[in-house]
Amino acid sequence: MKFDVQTIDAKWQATWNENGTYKTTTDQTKPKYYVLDMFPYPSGAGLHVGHPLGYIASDIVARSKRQQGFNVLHPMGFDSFGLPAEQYAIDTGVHPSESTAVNTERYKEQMQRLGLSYDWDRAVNTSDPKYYKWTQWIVGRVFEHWYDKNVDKARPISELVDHLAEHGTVGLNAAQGEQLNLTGHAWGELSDKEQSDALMNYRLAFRSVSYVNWCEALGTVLANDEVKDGKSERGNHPVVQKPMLQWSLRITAYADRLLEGLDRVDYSDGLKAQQRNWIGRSTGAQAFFDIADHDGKRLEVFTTRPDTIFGTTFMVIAPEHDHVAELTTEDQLQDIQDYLAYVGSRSEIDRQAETKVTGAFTGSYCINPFTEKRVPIYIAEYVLKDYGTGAIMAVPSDDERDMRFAEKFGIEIVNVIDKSDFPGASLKDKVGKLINSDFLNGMEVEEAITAATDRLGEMGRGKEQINFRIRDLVFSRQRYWGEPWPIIYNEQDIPTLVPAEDLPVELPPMDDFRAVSGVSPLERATEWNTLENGRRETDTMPATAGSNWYYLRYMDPNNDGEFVAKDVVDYWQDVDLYVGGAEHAVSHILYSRLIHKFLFDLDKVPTDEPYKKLLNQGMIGAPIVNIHSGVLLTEDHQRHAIWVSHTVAEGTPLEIDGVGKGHLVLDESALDRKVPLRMVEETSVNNEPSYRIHKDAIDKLAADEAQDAAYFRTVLEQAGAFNWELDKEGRQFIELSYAMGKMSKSKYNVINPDDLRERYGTDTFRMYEMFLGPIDQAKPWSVSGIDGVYRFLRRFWNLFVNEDELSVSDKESTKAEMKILHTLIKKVTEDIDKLSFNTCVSAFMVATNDLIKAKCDKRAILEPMVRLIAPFAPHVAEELFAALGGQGSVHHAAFPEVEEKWLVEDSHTYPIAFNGKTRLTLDFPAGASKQEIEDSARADEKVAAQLEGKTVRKVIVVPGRMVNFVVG
RNA sequence: GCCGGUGUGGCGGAAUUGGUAGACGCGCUGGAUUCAAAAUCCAGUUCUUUCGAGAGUGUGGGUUCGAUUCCCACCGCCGGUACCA
Repeated sequence: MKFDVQTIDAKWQATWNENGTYKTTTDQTKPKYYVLDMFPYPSGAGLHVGHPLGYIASDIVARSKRQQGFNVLHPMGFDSFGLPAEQYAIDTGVHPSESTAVNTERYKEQMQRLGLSYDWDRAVNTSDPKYYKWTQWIVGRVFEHWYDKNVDKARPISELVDHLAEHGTVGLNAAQGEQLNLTGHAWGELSDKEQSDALMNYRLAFRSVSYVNWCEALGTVLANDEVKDGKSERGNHPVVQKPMLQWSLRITAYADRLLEGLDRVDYSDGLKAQQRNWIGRSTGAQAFFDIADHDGKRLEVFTTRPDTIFGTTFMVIAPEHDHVAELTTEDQLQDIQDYLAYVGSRSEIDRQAETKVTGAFTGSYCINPFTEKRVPIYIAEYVLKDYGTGAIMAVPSDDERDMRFAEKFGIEIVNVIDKSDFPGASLKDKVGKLINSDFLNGMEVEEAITAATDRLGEMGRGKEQINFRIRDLVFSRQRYWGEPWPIIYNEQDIPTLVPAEDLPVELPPMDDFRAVSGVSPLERATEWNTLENGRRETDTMPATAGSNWYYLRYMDPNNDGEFVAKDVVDYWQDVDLYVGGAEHAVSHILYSRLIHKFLFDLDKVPTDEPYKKLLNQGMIGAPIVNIHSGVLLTEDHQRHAIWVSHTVAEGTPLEIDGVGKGHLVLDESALDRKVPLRMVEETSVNNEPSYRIHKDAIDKLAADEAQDAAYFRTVLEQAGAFNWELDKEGRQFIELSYAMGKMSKSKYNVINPDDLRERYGTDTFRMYEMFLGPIDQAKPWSVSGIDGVYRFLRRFWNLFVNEDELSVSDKESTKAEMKILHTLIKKVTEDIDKLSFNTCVSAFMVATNDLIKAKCDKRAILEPMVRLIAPFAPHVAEELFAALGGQGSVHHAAFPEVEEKWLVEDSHTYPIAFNGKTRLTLDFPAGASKQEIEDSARADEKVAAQLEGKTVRKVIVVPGRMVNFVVG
């Protein structure tokens, strides 16, 4: 038997496929373990080496759990709705379903080659009508429910209708858009359309006018996380706020539960913090300020500092606030109009970059409820329409922006907090004693907040209030490649849900996918959207719709009657380990937690959190490599463009064949060009990494048909000659400069796993990726080191195989050998549990080295090692397992268990320290007492030498650890 | 600014509840094998050194018999986020 990795890989991958080795059973008597990878969007670029990092890690966990007797659910699928496929369709005319199918096949093949133990029969595809039927069904359930805050769960709309008919809005405590006040009688008087509109105020999936991130260039609405710095993440086009009639999900109803649930899941602190920030809960007070001369009209504000009301000397409302027109007096009309024009002219990016305060006076006044003084009302863009009530009480003494605003507009500043006891405190720290505040004077801030809130309540001018930063989730896209909303509008424009038996509402076949000025392409599919009794909704859902709940579908992927059968979900419960990239940390995780909680309310799932434990793998960066160009100024003053190593300094004399003799000039005509990374060789020069392109790589370029090769050919045509240098072997090269960065097609540094896998075998590739370092940390990709892992695997192999023949003895193993084995079992078992895979690989290397030294060839040692390494190196392990005569697949063979008795030591090596500094080591018997250890240590001559002439003040002996002499 | 993470040889990284800092691998140096090379194997490899030893885990302090580990202050890097009232 030969260590021929390609043959071994192919043989076992085929066998596993035939035998259905990784089929998840429906046997519900075994304990379950669900380990899930975030499914990828199948892009045209294929997998790069960053993807498998998480896939391999989760695969190791899945395989070890399987061997430990768990029924393991380890599925994979594709998040196949999304913008890139649609954009590609617009660019090329290829239907998204076609390009998606091609990319999906490619991904699947690449994953299978990595020996990942997915049960492909369970694969899901979000753009498959059989799948999105259930996405539509779930969203339909959301539409048919409202949130009752009294019982803190979602309830059917029918129950709300009953309540409204009987009691109106009395006794109703619902998550809602605005506070409605209706009697039961009044409700009965409403027309069908009016009732429908009123229900929209309560539905968990509702249609309303909302300000959305509108991107004119893309012709679409973007999610917050698709917008970066006021520009679209894709394409970098300007994004503006635009009011549109849109479907939304009322995620705000679940804000508190989404926050609370974080305490019960095992996510990283960083991720929990991000989710908490995103939800942004803050406690404060609602306060009403009477508007002067407006006869009972009031302005509502939210403040976290009700204690500072005595310092409120003006009010600010958002330029988009509903009351702006009403509050603007004739005198101020011009000012306000000018300011509104100014605001309208500014893009989101301008507003964010703005540091100076701007605003305009409306001419109206509020009455400060505590001081009863008139305070002016301004509009200013620093007040956001969408946060709180879109209006603030400004306290210039205790808020930095308010202070700048007051200074600019000459508004009175009244100090209300004495911070002299807190010299280091900044304005926003909630510390100090109240002054100039009547009944609050002398109180500490904390106390004053409560007192002021209570007083507002007594006056009927406010109460304690909790506010959230999170906004309802806009769930409409005017795009083709997404799930159509299963909604039909009747003649009265009342939206009704498409009945479950008519789902899925399939996308109509189309060949033009452009969204024209914000109108969905589906508007043009008139045959599809026009029905006898109305018209179809033409908005589709965002990509997150399908990925919100896919982990549930894997449990029961082919069920045509339910999204998942109840007994099945009761068995699988939830995801035990979820692995994926940190870029999905906020939105995807938050939205799927929302849907899960909703389904929990409906008693469709048995748990209220979908993911027990979450692991975010770190990003793998790669060098972005540049070739430098320069000018060869020849002796006859001719200029020749050349490619030159970045290490060659200006003025260096050069001679290039066929060009001439001269020296190097680096001027503005010199341009750096990116070199596709796969044409580059990495070496090390003076302990520095060095990237070189060799002449043979360039010679081969002409025959290379890859896309990046074509790019590079064009680049090289722009300059003629190469100033080659010679390496030790006499090969010609040019030294390239580099910088580390994210892998991206446009930087030509995407590293495809296929080449490495083919060269070193799948198992080496898998173990090398794990060996790179802690899974959750970002790290640069480097191939240096993969040879070491390959060598290790072969050394491991050679423990079993001698001269291509299996050579294992049945002799009894020694105590030392058993200790090596069980030390390894213990380490690997614990470290898989801690998701510390790099240290597992090290442990295998250490054990292998030790066994080679011990010349161990004993079956009793080696056979368990095969079962232990199987999750990491599944192919090699399977080959060895079969050769050893194992029954069935190693991947169903028991995972070795540690026997502690082999780890007991007869003696222990103690570090002997003097004043905490270790100077030597000594061996003492394992059972030795403190006194025995101290005595024998003192008796040692080296110790005596260290102690000579010094007074021993204290001796610390920790049995099994160390000895420390404290000397004076 | 705020929140979170992180900082250890030439490099990736290891180090249990505070107890031998640098495991393992890469790279490098020397050697064996070879006609030679590749491959493989063996030895060495934190720095300084007067070869006795001394210093050392971003910086400065603290707690401790003892700190990479705990506490305080600061610095650098990475990620997230921001007129959030």
